[in-house]
Amino acid sequence: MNSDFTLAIHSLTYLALQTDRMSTSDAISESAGVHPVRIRKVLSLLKKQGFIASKEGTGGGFIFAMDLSDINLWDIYKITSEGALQPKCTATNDKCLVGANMKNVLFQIFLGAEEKLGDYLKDYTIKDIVEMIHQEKA
Amino acid sequence: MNSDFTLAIHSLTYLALQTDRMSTSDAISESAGVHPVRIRKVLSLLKKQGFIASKEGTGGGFIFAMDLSDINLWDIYKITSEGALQPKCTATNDKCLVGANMKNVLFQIFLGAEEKLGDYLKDYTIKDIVEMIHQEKA
DNA sequence: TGAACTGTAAAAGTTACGATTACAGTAACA
DNA sequence: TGTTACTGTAATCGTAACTTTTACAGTTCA
Repeated sequence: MNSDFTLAIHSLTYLALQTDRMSTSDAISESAGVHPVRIRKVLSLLKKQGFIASKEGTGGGFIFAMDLSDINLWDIYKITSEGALQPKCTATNDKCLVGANMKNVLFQIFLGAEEKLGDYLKDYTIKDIVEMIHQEKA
Repeated sequence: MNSDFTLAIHSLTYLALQTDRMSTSDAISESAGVHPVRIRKVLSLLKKQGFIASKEGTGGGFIFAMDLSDINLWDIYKITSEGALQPKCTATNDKCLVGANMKNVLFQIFLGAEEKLGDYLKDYTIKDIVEMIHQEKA
């Protein structure tokens, strides 16, 4: 699984606990244990979707732009990792019934798998994640 | 997604079309477009599960050892790729509520996701894949 | 005995991923 | 207005993961 997905969840959860002020990529990166540039890269995707807002310059940073329960993990997955389940098997061999058609068959199967994954991920909103984090602490 | 998974499906489907005789790793590797050693490596896992049998020496190779409809994609996934959905986020940051607990929360979520994936993959047997390959050709 | 296989380990090559560096642009504030 | 603190983004570099390749021991059959 693409780690951009979990990094986006992490960042959004972080922001969810600070909805009254902006958080810098430095602060988030420290929480997530990755480089700040990666945070900015991932968050720029979320910004394009309107999930968060950002502000440059002194006192700038990132902040939530929607209600916590209006963003679910499937939304995030689609932005950061859509198609990640698909295998890369590029090779086809036209001389062989299997080699020639396996690629398309697998594509269909993984498409269905991603759909099922979507149904599951839709049930988790950022608000849910925040609650789970709190329960985990207790 | 781990390509061992698709390689195993490919190999088993190949064998499914030749249940009356043995197939060599060379033949399968040509169909799948990978190196024969990889085929042998993946198939050795399937052999341990009793899905296939193998025979060394002249005229040897691999052959199906079960009914085609007794092996489904979830069985294969478990052997080749279990836990592949889990992200690698190793870092935890005890100074931060999110950083400290996100790992466990995500672990639970991905565990559930893999279970859902399992429910989906269980519906596809090798026999189904063979049929899909034939339909694809037509 | 030699040819055709599997079974494995180890080395070498390649690709994908993430960190790092660099720098342009923007905003606040002294 | 100039310095500091940020985002935004591209490019380079290092490293880990994945594949191929090589190598060779073991097995089977003719």
